[in-house]
Amino acid sequence: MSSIQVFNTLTGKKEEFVPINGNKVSLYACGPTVYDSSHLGHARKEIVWDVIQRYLRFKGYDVTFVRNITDIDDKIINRAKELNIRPDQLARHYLYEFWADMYALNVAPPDIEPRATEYLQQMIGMAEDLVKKGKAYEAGGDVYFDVSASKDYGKLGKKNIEDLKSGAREQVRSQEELKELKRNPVDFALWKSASEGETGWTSPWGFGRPGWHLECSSMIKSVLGETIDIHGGGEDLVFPHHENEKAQSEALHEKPLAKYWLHNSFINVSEEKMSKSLGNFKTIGDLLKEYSADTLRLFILQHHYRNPIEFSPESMNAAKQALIRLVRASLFAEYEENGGGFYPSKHYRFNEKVAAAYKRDKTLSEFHDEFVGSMDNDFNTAVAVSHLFGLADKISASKDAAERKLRAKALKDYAGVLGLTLADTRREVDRNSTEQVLALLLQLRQDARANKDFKTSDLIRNELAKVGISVMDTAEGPTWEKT
RNA sequence: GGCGGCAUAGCCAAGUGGUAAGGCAAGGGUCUGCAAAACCUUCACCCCCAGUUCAAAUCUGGGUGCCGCCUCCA
Repeated sequence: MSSIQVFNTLTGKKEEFVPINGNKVSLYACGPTVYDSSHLGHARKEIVWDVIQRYLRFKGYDVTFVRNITDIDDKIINRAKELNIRPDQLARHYLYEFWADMYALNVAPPDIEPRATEYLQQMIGMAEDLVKKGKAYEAGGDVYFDVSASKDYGKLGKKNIEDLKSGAREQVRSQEELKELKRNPVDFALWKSASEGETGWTSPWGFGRPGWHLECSSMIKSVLGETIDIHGGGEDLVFPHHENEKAQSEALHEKPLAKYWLHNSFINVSEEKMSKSLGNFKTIGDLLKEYSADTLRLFILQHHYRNPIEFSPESMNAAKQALIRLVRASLFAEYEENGGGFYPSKHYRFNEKVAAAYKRDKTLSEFHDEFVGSMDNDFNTAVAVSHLFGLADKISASKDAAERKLRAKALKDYAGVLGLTLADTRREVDRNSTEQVLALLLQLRQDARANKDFKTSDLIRNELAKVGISVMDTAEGPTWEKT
């Protein structure tokens, strides 16, 4: 098996990917905070990690992919307060919506999906252990992590503690109030006190809530262990979220939290980051009304995951047109299985017979090497996709039906590794088009009746009846309904 | 202010030392009643300046422009 090179944020270099424990790979990607609808930027993150886990399985690794749900957080609490509902109701609503979006985008479900609210005891336990170990301290019902107890704090986010200290003092006004409690302005909360009536849990330090970073550390420990292979998320999480997770976990366990740290870049709109605070986002739901899931995925995968994407309707349409070429070529397969579908048992590893058949075809064998070569190179989906187009050309150019069919089947299978279904949606007709087509048929029938051509008019009505549409002549003219 | 990143054809976008992938758009051709599709084909020396090297889009220094992080954020 050829080796994969991954860009590790921690070292700032591409490194050979070697799992800690043989063939097993533990993968943790920070999931959504469910307080609002997801937008294209979130879709990118989920699609990127979906492709990474699919590809690792394709390569034969035994992957455990964990993605958490942050279902308790100040944003959720504040939003719920505005809407006058309970935070858990709000979180559940947006969690369901997130799942629906992911399903629509053909993003495979993670193997394990822990929620923060299920891990309160573990979080409290971890904070207690850190206090016991002298790495954290209690102050006024809060618990803070002592950054000075961390060996290499700032290494992941490439921050200098002294700069952060002065920055923290100047920039964050609320720090003024916390200054009394914190020993050091950079220290961050493991536990925050709350007053009765607010959302919270009882703890050794009184009623309160966990700090944001603690949930991932606790869930990783509980679900995957003290050190995992790959930890990932959006690049904005590098600092402070991942830095702090790393600091607290490593202070407690005295071993690395993750061997490789991978971060995906953002989507910009008009050269500005797409984000909720800027209000320039398109929700996944909105986009799916205009573009298919494959189009969105292809658009995202035509860019390298570490480079920012500039969103524009023009490039979305370019992706839409490009996808049609792949779909047309894949139709030669007459292959009913959904190439991109996900089943928990499916590991994207082609069965031996299929793989052998692909290997015997020289074109496919070369294609395989190119595809794998580009994906091995830090998941370069942009290049992998370019080879899909190359294969599509060879399929269309082939004169041999059996050869064409085999290659088209391969095209679908490899596209499936990227989560592209290549489903032919070109003939999915919406209600508006249906009505217009029926109006046209009824008009032709009226013309025939006006010419006393009852043979034609009856033919139209009888044939429509056969497909379940009954035509009725009323005083206001003809109309129709489904029978 | 500190840190990190980016600048490649009309547009989008790979490529980190050996002479520019791919997609969209556009032009030409084959095919076709017309059209579409399909296939063939044409289309860049890589922001600017200086340097290292036999060789640079790729390395170094400087400049210009843009973006992100440092505060919630995928």
